[in-house]
Amino acid sequence: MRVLNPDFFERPALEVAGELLDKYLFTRVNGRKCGGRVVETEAYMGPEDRASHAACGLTARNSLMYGPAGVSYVYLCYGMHFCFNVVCGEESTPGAVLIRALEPETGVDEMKRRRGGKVLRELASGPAKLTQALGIDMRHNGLKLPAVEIYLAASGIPPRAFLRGPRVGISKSVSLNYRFFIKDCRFVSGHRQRGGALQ
DNA sequence: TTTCCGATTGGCT
DNA sequence: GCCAATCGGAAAC
Repeated sequence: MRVLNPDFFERPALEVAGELLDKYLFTRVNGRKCGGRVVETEAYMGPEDRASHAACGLTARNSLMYGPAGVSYVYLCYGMHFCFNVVCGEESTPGAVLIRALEPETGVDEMKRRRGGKVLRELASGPAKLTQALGIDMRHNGLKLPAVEIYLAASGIPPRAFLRGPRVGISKSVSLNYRFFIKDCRFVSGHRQRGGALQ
């Protein structure tokens, strides 16, 4: 295992999103280590990306997206769900990658407990499910990765084939293929893998 | 200060 | 397939 440092994220989010597939995401919350392989991500860019939080310029909420790469960006969605992103790209150039799903491997029992005893496949197959399973909330906003509570790492496993397609749950910039996911992986969000050209 | 609405999920029809 | 839950940021007034 090789821990990913900030320089890994000092590239456009669109590039990092594909690179993060098959990397490992770990958290240590309340002393309990959980994690697994990332199988689905989405890139969010600057003003040219209308679905991005940075679409309307700098605000108090999205300011982290304009900061240095490798910092966590966590926000509350629909008043009840948290989503976990990592800031990418050069400073003052807004960008981030949303981690949407992972394949649970470490701390499965704890993740099941946090998720109300769901089956393995339902533990982290969606951005809000993932944060719930890993114990991520607003306390983890603005962490410089790697941190004790959250870090990403690469392993020696050979990367799997992945697909690229439209993002999920947005109404703007729908035509952009900014979503990346492992081909034929049952741990990605949704019932089926929509869209996508093989990379 | 008020209103609108979202990078979602899960339960019900 | 449809819809409620729930709340903070951002824009409108």
